[in-house]
Amino acid sequence: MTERQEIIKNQVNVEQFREDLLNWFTEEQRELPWRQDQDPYKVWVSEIMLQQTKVDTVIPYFNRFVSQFPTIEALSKAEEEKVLKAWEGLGYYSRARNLHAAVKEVHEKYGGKVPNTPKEIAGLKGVGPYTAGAILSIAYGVPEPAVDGNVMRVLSRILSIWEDIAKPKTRKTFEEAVRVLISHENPSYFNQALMELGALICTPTSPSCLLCPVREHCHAFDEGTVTELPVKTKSKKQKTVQLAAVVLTDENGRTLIHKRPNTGLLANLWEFPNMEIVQVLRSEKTQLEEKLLEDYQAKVEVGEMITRIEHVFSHLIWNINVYSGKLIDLKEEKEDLRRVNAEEIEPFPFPVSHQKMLKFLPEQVKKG
DNA sequence: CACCCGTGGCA
DNA sequence: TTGCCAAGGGT
Repeated sequence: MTERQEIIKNQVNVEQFREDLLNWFTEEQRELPWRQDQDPYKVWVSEIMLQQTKVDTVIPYFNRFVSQFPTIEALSKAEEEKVLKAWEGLGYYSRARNLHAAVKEVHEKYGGKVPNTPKEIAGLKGVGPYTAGAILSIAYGVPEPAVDGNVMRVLSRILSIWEDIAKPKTRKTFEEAVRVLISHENPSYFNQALMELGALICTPTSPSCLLCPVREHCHAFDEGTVTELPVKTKSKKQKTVQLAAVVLTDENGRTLIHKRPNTGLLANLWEFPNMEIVQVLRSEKTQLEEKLLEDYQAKVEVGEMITRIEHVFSHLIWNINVYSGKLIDLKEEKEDLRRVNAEEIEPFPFPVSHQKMLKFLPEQVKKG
C-alpha cells in the first residue's frame, strides 16, 4: 500500500463509508434502461454513450441502439453508415466508429464474448481507463476503479483532495483512493454509487449536503470547502471559424451531399458542400462556385443566403452562412459525392449543424 | 502532456 | 448572453 493510500485509510472509516454509500444506492438509484440486466454488451454500449454525455440524453439513443443492434453479433455485422445514423445527434462520433471496430474484434477474436480481464478490455478501441473499470466492475464484479468526473468531484470533497482534476495524472490519485475504498463485496454498486451520488447529490454547483448519505465522512463539509472543490483549471475559449455552405438543386430536384473524410472532425458524416471563408475580398458566393468547380468538378450557380447557423463544439465555433444554389452540371458522382432527392436522404448521417439545412431541400419531384 | 473531438442544458 | 458542465478516449 502506498503512503498516500495509508493516509486515505486513516481519513475515513472505510467500512462505515462503504455501508452508508451502498445502502443509499440500493434505495435511491434511478431505474435506467442499462440497469435492467448486466449483459456486458449493453453495459459497454451504455458506458460509451455516457462518455461526456448526460443520462437524459443517452436514454433514447440507448434504447434505439440496443433495439437495432441487440447483440455483439448484430452490431459486428452492421454497416458503419447504419451505426453512425443511430449515433446521429449524440456527438463524438469516433465513439461509434471505435465501438463498432471493437465489437467486430470481440466477435472475431473473443468468440463474441466481452473479455473480462483488465488487459484485454483496455486493449479495445474506445475503451480507456474509466470504461475498462466500469465494464469490469458492473458487468463482471471485478473490483477495479472507474474514475470519471463524478468520482473525482465526490472524492475530492470527501477526502479533501486539492489536486487539479483537469490534469491527466490526477486521475491516478483518485484510482488509488478508490482501491482503498472500494467494496470487494459489490464493486458494481460501489462504483455506480459514487457516480450516482455525484449526479444526484454531490453536484458541481449547490450540492445537497443535507441529503448526503456520506456527509459524516466528508472532510470538505467539515471544513466548509465543499464549493471550492474540486479544483479545476479553466479551459481556454473556442476559436470561431467562418464557413459558407450551399444547398444545391439540380433540374430533377436532387441535392448534392458530400461525405467527410474518415479522420478528424465529424469523420465519415455527410454534409452539404461548404468551405472555410478565410478572406473577405471576394464574395462567399464566388468562392463557393470556385470551390465546387475545383474540388468536385461541379458547375454551380450560388444564389441567395437562406439562413445562418451557429454551431458550438467543445473546442471551436462554426458560423455558417447557408446559400441556395443551382447545380448546373456535375462531372460524376463518387463514393463521397452523391446527388439525392428528399426521399433518398434519410439514411445518411449528418451532424446537427447540417441537419438544420435539410429543411431547405427542394420539394420532391412528382413522378409520372 | 496538450489538444482534438459534439451536443444540449442550465445558472 | 456567456461559460460551464456531462458515466472520456485518441493522438
